Amino acid sequence: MNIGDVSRKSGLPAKTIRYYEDIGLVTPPRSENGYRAFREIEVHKLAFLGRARELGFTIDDCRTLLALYEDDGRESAQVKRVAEDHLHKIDEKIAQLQSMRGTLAHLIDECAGDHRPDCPILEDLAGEQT
Amino acid sequence: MNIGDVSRKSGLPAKTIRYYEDIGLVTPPRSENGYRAFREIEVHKLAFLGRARELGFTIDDCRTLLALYEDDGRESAQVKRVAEDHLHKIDEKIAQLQSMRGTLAHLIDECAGDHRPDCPILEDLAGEQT
DNA sequence: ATTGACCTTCCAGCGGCTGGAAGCCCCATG
DNA sequence: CATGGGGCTTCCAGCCGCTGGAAGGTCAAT
Repeated sequence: MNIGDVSRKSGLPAKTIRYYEDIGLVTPPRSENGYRAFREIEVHKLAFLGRARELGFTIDDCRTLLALYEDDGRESAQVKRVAEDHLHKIDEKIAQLQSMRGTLAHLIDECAGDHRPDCPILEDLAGEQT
Repeated sequence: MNIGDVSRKSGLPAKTIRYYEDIGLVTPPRSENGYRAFREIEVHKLAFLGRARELGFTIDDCRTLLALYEDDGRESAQVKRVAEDHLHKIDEKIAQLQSMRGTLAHLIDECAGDHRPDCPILEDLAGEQT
């Protein structure tokens, strides 16, 4: 299968697939003409990667998860640990965004949003106490 | 004031301050020895930038906000629009993270996390229907 | 004179792609 | 058989917002 087909099948841009090869996540063999010749296993791996990336795992996590997936001797605890660490990071990001959101929404609320120049948003940014 | 003092005062790393000069956000004059000689106005701008960045505004937004801050003829509606757009993007990010979080937490919950290899997390990533 | 803390510039790298250029390959059509 | 168009290849550069590090100048105190 050529990269275009794999791209359509996996939903990943061809560029991304080449990049994943570059960094050693998949290693499709080549046909005589130099084209990448994807087998089922690579297509499967790419789908795995796509899904893991959708869940926000880093490329490094993906590498670990793929390795665990292919390791018959794995313990589910290892996988769970990776996932829990990631969940924790997601929670931190959400908390940070919600804190921003809170401040921002409050400032927006206070701003008249009309033709006059007075603006609590700018005042806050400038460090003026209201 | 030298960059070190400004860094301590604003909380921004010296590297970041130099970078902000590079991209034209602040333009401190130079003393005879070539050192950046920050005046109150630049320190103030840097504090403004630090606060805006804390709220998650992009550098480009910061540029706009700074320009509005310095424009006496601004209308608060302009500022409000920038802030609302940003709020909207934050909300999108939060939603995306929460969706990830939901899936992930569910998978983690289902995973035994013991010495056995069976793992619903990997199964989900591999696209196996459970 | 020498230390050591500052300051300078410049270049490279982070993550995870993405765009674009230049050049093959392959198939269908005239 | 030439041509066109769609694929494929590689390589290099750029996105964002810094951050690290090297190599060197400056300044105040010892």
